[in-house]
Amino acid sequence: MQPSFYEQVHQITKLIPKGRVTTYGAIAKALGAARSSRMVGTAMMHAHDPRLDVPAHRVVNHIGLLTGKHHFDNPNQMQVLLESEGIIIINDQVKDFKKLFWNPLEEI
DNA sequence: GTGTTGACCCCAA
DNA sequence: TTTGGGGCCAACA
Repeated sequence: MQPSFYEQVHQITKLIPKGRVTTYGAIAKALGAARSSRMVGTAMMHAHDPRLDVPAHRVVNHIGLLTGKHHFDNPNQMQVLLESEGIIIINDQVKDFKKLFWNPLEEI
């Protein structure tokens, strides 16, 4: 069976370690589609299904901003989930983003 | 088969 | 330094 682009994105996202974050662009690059970063975000919206077990809250845009928080049931949920994993959020932005950044290319 | 949309990214003024 | 505009490609109607 040929996994759709969305499925591949979900696979990568599930590999994100707890307490770490990554970017849409990095995931796109890991899939070999560096210019399809927008699709990665759209795939996250499909990941809303809990059965997929996709930690969409660990994925932020390229500056560590929680751009997708409005797509959660409660916008605060994304921040709360991240903070529960030890990640500090300031102004909808990940603190020490560069340190917490997880590069899929190095793990795969 | 065509057109629109989007949880983005990059570059120029 | 901050702001604005264009490009990109896959999925959906």
